Amino acid sequence: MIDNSKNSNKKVVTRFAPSPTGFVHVGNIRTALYAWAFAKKNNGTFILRIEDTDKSREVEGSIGHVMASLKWLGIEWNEGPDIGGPNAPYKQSERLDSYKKYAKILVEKGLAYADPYTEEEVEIFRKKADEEKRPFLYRDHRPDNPPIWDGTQPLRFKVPIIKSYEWEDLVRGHLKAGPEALDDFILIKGDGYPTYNFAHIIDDLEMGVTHIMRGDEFISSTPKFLSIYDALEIKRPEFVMLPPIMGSEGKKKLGKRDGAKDFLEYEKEGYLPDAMINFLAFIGWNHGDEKEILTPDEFINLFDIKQIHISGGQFNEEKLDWINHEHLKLLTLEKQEEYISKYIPDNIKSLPNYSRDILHNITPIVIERIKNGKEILEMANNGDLTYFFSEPTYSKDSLFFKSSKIPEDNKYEILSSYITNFISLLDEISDSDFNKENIKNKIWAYAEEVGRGDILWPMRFALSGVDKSPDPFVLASILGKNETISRLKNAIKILKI
RNA sequence: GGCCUUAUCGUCUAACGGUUAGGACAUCGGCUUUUCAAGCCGGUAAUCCGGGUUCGAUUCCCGGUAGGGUCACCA
Repeated sequence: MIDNSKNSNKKVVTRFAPSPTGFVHVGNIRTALYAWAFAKKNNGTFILRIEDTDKSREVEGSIGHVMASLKWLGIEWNEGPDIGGPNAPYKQSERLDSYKKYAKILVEKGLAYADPYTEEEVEIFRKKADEEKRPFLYRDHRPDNPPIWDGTQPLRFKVPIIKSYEWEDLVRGHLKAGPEALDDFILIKGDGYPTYNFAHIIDDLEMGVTHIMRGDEFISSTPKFLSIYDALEIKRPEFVMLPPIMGSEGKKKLGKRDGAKDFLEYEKEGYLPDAMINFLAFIGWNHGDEKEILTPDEFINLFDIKQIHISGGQFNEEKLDWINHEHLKLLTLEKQEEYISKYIPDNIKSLPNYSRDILHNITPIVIERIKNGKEILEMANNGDLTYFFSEPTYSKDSLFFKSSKIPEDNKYEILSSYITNFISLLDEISDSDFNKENIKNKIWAYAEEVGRGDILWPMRFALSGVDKSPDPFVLASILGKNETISRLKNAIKILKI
């Protein structure tokens, strides 16, 4: 029996093995995340392997993209195409000799044969099976005297015994599949590249992978893998079938065709890597506790294969937003400021009064109001940021509280006098004491006297010029004494027009 | 169609035969020195259906239904 020393050492080795066919999406990354977390938790090895055996589907730049996606999350691999490792290379296209070696063993054992049919001929078999509403099985057409394999024809596995297979899955327990699941599948394609079905088995063997973590769409083809393990006398690794992530619209498994997006889009949209890990961790796994916000380290610590779910979970962007907001609140003020700055559009940054100081001051109130980077942009576009950096303009009537009790007759004069009194009150506060608390203390008694809405609303509006904003005390403290008084004076000016 | 597989609030999930079926997101309402946000408090909301087994089923078994996966010279 072929066994790898790492295997018998019981040191955990997992891998993430994407094919470079474009961007990776959340489903792929969740698989990587679990494999990585499991290896990390067990002080094992996490391998990144590129399964580039289908040159027709290959997309330029995919490998870099996969690596960038993982790196963004902080998922580091111990062995991979860029850093090498004891079992290099880590790209299947560079491992052709290995596949050939094992293919030859199978040929010698009489367990592999050259496929004499053309693709078109096989297609006809398939169509016929389809029309007859029965599964297509190549082995129904297994040739009696196949030609000698010269490396130019596809090489097919010759299933030695057609039987039911049973196996243990660490997530789902005991699994079995009938003989229908077994077929003479292709080992090496006509172009000399191996198929996934064959290549991954050889790689996992040579790289000492102990736990194969992959989506449960592979459950149907597991008997094929099992028949190869048997034929080659390879010890079975542990199987860990992961439940699918469903798209948010329907109940379909998330996939590129169904609108799954490029994982790095989430970075652009302002989702934090830790939030992303936190969110992904909980689609398909739960530690049974009610704690919902986890750092990556906490997740790794808590992660347990036994608690991986068997049924799929829907991707829910609202929850992602909530988790992201929670992680945003966990950031230091400096990090928050940096984060916000990234999303502030140029038209705000070019405002005359724009400064890093003001940005620093408004950071808490922005963080409080947004769940992701897109929403910072929305705030900016809605004018909810502009007034911090430039004096607002508005009509004098908008200065009045909606249920104002100020008499209609001479309301402009009355409001002007309120604001004038206001200014003198604020003027009593020194520059250095001009903070939220002191401002509130000064204003409040007077506001009570006058009717709170009648004075608080105009003050807030004079400072912001918009219907919705933080309260006037916060606004005044951020704007500073000079600017606050200047804006209030401006309100008086507007009332006189 | 064959085979495999799944099934708790709208969503993510907890409850390894005994709970008023718990939490979170979302939603709705209230409270915060009358806008907005945040925060706090509270409400609405679920065991797919039918049979068993059992003193007792969300939980175990069978059937149905519905969903998902797979049946490639794709992974």
